[in-house]
Amino acid sequence: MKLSEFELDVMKLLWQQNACTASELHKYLLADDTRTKKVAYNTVKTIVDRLEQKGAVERCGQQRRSIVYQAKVTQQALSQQATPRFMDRFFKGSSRSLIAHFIKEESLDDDDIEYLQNLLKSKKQKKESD
Amino acid sequence: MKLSEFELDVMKLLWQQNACTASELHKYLLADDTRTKKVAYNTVKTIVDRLEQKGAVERCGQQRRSIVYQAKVTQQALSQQATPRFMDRFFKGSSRSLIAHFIKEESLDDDDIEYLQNLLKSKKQKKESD
DNA sequence: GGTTTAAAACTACAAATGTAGTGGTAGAGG
DNA sequence: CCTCTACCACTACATTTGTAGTTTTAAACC
Repeated sequence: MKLSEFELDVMKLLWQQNACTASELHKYLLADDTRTKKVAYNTVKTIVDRLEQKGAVERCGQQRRSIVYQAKVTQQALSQQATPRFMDRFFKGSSRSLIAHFIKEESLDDDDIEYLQNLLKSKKQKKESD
Repeated sequence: MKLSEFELDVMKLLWQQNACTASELHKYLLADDTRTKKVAYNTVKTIVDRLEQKGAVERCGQQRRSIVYQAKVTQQALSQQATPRFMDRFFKGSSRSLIAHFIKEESLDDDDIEYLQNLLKSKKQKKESD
């Protein structure tokens, strides 16, 4: 399943909120400061309709006159698909340089660093036990 | 600058090869096994033309009748732009869970793991010296 | 120098995407 | 019950993207 940018934005909201009506999604999008362009309700509804057609969301009830939608595909399922292409584009298929990039560029606090170090450690140990 | 999927594929080649003619790019794309669909020369040339219009590539010479192109924007510059949106989509803005995801999912050999551990260590030390 | 040829330049077009208007209708409120 | 409103269903349209054909031109070869 291939989703567009905007479609993914709406999916993100559905993953976070679990279930929403189109108007709720519209409100969330308007409330999002990082989003410069403000869209009309109809625009959001169109995206939701397309997501429904693609089978990415499904109806799960009514609230008065509004249809309640929920995600039908998981975030996992989609990120799995998106990841290799992304990596391929920017990091020539090298997991190492991808991870290195984020470690270098992103801000991590001590807690994050410790968590990730443990993760690496256990990955190494797991290999040894194979 | 916003580039499409296919445009990014061509950029990737230019970053790897440094400078190419359109025919060379075409050959590389045909040779790529991971690419199911085979495209015509004209298709590639159109993409290169669009990249030129967008200012992502520039002409840097001639080889007989062929124009030699090179990337005008760096991989860094583009991944910088692409990363936050990507992270936002799939990892709710959390660098930690993004990096964790890749550490868990991607295959890393001992050398990779050690390299990344050192990277984290030096990141921690850098913070302490601030 | 005329002919072939490969690449450039230009043009075309369907599908996907972002964006929103129109018209109908069910439920809320008087 | 009638009206109003919010929402749905449907339609519309410009832009971007993937894909490639047509026409022009310059170099290569005989």
